[in-house]
Amino acid sequence: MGIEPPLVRSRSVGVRGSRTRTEIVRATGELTLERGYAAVTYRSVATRAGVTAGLVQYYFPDMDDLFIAVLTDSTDELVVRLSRVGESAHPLREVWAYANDPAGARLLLEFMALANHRKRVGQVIGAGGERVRMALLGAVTPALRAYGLPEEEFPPAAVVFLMSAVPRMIHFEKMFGASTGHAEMVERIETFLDRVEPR
Amino acid sequence: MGIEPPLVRSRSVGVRGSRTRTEIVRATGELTLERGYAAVTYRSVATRAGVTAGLVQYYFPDMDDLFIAVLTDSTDELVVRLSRVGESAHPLREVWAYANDPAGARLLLEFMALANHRKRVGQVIGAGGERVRMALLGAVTPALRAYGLPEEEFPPAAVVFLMSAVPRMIHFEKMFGASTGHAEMVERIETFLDRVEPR
DNA sequence: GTCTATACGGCGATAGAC
DNA sequence: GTCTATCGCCGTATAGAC
Repeated sequence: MGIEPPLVRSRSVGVRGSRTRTEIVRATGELTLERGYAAVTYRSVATRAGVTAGLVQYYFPDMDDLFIAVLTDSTDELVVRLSRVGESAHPLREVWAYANDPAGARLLLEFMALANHRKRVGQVIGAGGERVRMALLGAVTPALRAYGLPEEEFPPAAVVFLMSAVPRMIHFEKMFGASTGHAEMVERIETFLDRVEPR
Repeated sequence: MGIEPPLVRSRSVGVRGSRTRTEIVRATGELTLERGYAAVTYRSVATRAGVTAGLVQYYFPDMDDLFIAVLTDSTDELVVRLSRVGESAHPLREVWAYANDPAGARLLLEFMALANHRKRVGQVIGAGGERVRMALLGAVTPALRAYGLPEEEFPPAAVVFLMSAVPRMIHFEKMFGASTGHAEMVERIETFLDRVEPR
């Protein structure tokens, strides 16, 4: 499971490794996480990166490409990290820990909402999500087999989906103060983990 | 399980049942669903509702209150509908069908993203979500008991959470073309439904 | 190739006419 | 209760300086 390039690449002017460019992408990621995608504008990115708005526009003539650059960078990094989960002594717990990251949930929500009305960003999100899912699948499939769990009852893809989707939705709901069923749901999954993958 | 008023009410001028007001709220809901919350402005709402921007602002001096009105109206309606699910011959399937509504998923995503940086809207989302969850819980709890499913293994709150969260996340991912694990996950849940609540 | 300056249009808000 | 005019702000686009 190598790291394939995403289908849609960010189109931008300027050298790829340019210091200015790197700083702009970093500032955009921070802003998205802290204040939401709607707060990401040429002016706000420029202020945070310590450059002028025009310069940000020089590097990323289309705002979509700016978001795509952030997305591509962080997905590449994530896939590399998750590709090694299979080597762990507790792969299922690694997946569970990864999916429970609150910052990951916040960023996912922002990008999903953004993708909802920016077609090109949506494509990158989808492709990136699948790459992550595949990396997790590569780690979880042999683990489930080793634990003697039958594929019909515990399809690896369903296990990965569930262990990713549940914590994400829990974090979403927590953001607005909803919590009904969270404790019960987490308890059920952790009981399962304790059984098949004891610490 | 009565229908309680939400904690945060929409503050707005003008008669509650006013034709103009109703039209404005309706137009806002449509716009949010079709073009995203970012496209909802006094001017765009006014155009769709066939009134002037100033008039929209007269009814809803704060944009938050406009979103809150949409949210409150649709939640009230939803809770009334879902409160009757317990009377159905197939309550679990009713919950499953409700949570699989694609428009519901799209609207939820928009409002979650909106709530992420509008505190008052977030409170209303959370409270509304809990009201819906409670309505579903009231229908599912006796059903699970009737099917002879032990509370420890199938906590009603966890069942409701799972049957709501899974289809929602599936719809979110579908919007961007991701689908890994969806079929396997749905198949697992529908197998469960066929077993405990045969058609 | 990098970067700045400026113009434009749509936004929420306000004051006030009818 | 309804509507217009207007203001300052800000994201975006573009022309051109270095």
